[in-house]
Amino acid sequence: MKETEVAVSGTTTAASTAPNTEMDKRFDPAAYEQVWQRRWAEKEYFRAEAPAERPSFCIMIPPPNVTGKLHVGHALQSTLQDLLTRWRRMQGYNALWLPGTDHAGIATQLMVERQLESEGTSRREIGRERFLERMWQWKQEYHGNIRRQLDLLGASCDWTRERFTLDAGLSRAVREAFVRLYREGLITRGEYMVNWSPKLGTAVSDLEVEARTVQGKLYHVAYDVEGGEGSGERIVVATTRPETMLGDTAVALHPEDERYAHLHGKAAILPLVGRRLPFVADEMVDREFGTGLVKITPFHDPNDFEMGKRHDLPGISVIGPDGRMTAEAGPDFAGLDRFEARRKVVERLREEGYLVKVEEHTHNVGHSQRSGEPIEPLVSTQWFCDMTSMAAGALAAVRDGHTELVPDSWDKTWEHWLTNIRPWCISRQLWWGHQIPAWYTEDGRCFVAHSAEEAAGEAGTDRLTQDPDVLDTWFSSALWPFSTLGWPDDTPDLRTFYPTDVMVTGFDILFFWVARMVMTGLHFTGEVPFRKVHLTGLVRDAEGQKMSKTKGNVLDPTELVSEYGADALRFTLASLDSPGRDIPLNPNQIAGYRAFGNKIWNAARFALSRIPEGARVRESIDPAGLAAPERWILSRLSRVAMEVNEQLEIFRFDEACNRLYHFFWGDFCDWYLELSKPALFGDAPRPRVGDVLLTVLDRALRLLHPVMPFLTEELWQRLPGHEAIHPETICLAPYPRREEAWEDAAVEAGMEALTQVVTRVRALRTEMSLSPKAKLDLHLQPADARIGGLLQEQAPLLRFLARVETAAVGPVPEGARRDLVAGVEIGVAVEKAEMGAEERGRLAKELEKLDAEIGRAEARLSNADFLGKAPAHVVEGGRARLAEMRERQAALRASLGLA
RNA sequence: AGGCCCAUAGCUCAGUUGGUUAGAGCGCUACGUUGACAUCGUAGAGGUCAGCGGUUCAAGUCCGCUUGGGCCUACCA
Repeated sequence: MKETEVAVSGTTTAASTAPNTEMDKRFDPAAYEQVWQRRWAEKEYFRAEAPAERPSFCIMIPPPNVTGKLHVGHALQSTLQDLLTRWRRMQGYNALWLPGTDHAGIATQLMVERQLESEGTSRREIGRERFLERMWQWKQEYHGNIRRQLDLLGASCDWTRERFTLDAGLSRAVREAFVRLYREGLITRGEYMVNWSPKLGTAVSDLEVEARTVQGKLYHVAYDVEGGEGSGERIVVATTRPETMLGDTAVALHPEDERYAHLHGKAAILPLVGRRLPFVADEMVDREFGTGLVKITPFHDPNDFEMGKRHDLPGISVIGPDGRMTAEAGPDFAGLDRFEARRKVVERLREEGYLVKVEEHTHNVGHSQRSGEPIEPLVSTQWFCDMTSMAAGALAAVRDGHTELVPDSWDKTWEHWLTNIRPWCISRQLWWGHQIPAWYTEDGRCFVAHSAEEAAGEAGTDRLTQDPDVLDTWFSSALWPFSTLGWPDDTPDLRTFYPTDVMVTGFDILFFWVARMVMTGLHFTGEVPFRKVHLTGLVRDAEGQKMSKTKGNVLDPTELVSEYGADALRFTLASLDSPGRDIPLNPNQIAGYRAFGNKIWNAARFALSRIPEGARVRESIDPAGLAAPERWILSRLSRVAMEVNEQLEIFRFDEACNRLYHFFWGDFCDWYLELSKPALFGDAPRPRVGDVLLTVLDRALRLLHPVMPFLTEELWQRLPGHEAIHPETICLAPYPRREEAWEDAAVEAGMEALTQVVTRVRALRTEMSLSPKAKLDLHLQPADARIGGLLQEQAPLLRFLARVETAAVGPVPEGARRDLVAGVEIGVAVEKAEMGAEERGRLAKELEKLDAEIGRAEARLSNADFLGKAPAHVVEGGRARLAEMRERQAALRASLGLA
């Protein structure tokens, strides 16, 4: 594997460490992302401890398949897992995000088989041993890719604890689990009907069968009734698979079907073959469907298999594991592919006059999820795991809340699936996987053991052959949360991190994987494997279409990272993760969040270039003695810190990102940085502006770090005084919390009024079609005296932000353009205040709407029921709003020159 | 066949226990090169919250039905 060397020397590194280096106006994620990832890895910041004094937090990665590269779905899930891990790590938890990969049985084997095919050979040809060597080569290569891709995304995994489902430790766990379940009688070997995939040459589990609706045909076939040769009585059965009739051994009818009452005890004669088929009565027959008579093929249909057992019917295998007709199908059909056989059987039936009619028929047919062909139900000897007792535990775990599904809309599906669970066919006729720990003696006795030696000991002979089959890949995945921590040994890791905290994965593997982990976790450890499951939606393209190679709309996370930067991609994915919804990923949106990154970059650049000498990041700041803008931004910061923590607790990544975005862009950049300018430039100095600015920036970066790890580290390192927060890295700096001492409702109200006044004045300028340079005098008359005081005090800031000549608190003079916002009456006096027709029209329209609304509000506020039943704050709010509207109405009428 | 979810601005989506004027991003329009940022700034237009009915003083939010879309689970030959 070619290793791309990253320049760790030169300007990029210097930029990352030296606070006073010139910052480029354009931010360039590529210049620092990989540098930081590498440094974090070298310093082992993400290595968790066991045992640990601190509380632990643990997430197990859903191990990506070693089949190829990561897709955007992985990027989404990795982002969320990393976000949670970084957040908890900063909160002081002993946080572990354990990485790893899955051998992915069939999927990977197919890739290598395809490779062999292109080399003109096959696995049979090179043999099991050499094939497995090739498999391991493949694994090495792709495993490296996955690590690289996770690094690109900024994943803070503890790579010292990396696991692979086929490594020694996990293989031991698999054998242990198998042996225990076998000894408990839950794993058995037997001959049953299984879902067989002829192309793959293996059995698959029910979950690997995908029902597809296909347009098929319903063939009505006449069978002669035995003894009716003279009378010529015939019955008609309906089938969608005429080729299976060659294996028929009975005809079923409903016990109470009067039409066929006379057939009880009789038999039919199978056309083309001549076999005698007894009639059996079974309630499962639907009298309404077809003719009410069903041909029974016990070895090629799951229902018929059951019925065969109930009525003790023999079965005949007419279709083999290769999907071709067997010798038992008779010389005319033996060797034919099952679909060819169907054509030929139909042809022969037609020729011989047994085909009554053919109807179009839409029905569901099970297809192999992996190979796409129709599944062939076959009787075969396989290993099965009885899940019913384990399912009961998993049901209880969700009902009792020991494991919580988020969103909980999946609870019902969980309930339904687990209450109807059937035995799990766990053996696969493959080579890539955990070989089944069962050994057979020459006389066919079976010994299940941890090793060949143990089996030999039990068998009393070492002339043993191990079962050639391997386990379903999901068997090892089912043990993942504890096998990765050293189970079956009682290791410090297991004691420290188990049960884990969260499982982040897609709902598509809820049953394949999540349910099975809960079942085995409870069974083997007595505890749920994770306390919460966050189920993500499916990442779709910008039009909401599923991504698929054939549609060509697949987005590659690696490309997205190189185009927009990992931080922008992460922010986008996190902010789109709303509960229970799929995720439409639009590159425009990623570009939007890259712009956010640029905004952060430039805000930091501005702060660093303008702060006074000696200003530093402070661990804490006493708001006493600070001016209103500083007290305001600290108060806002405290609230956003509180909200972000709250939202992350409940996995509302979208909401957390939203708060961060609006705080940084809106409160901090749009308002606070602007408000800080007069102070920073010496026009109107304020106490400790530099310290506040840096401290707010520091905390904002820390709040953002779990979502945008690279950019925040890069900038944070440049803040003077950041070492006081953490000597080395933002990754380990404390995650900001609410600071109640900073919260100040009065200042927030006052500053809210100030910003709204400024916005309103800007709007008035537009409304009055005034040039941005037109000279205005602003008069303010707030209803609340405290707000008045603040506005008075901040008049220079008002002048600066609203770009007015004068700003005064006091009565609004005659002739000024009036307005009202946030309880402040505004008067804008301008020399030429004549109103244009356009403006007049706009105001008239507004007045019209306002009149209607006032009418509605008045009606409501005079409604006795409303006054009696609505909570006080709603009524008061309504009154205040009405008063405001009336004032606005008066102002509008005055402006329009109405009485 | 059963179950679940969704329908809100041109697009993609928020809207937590019903409660004051339904929000964001992108896109669009106008203006703007003001001491960090044109990956920018300021302002603006744009919504009968799919439809119908019900509960309530009050419904995007709760209930029922209809329509349209998506998904999960299923052994009707």
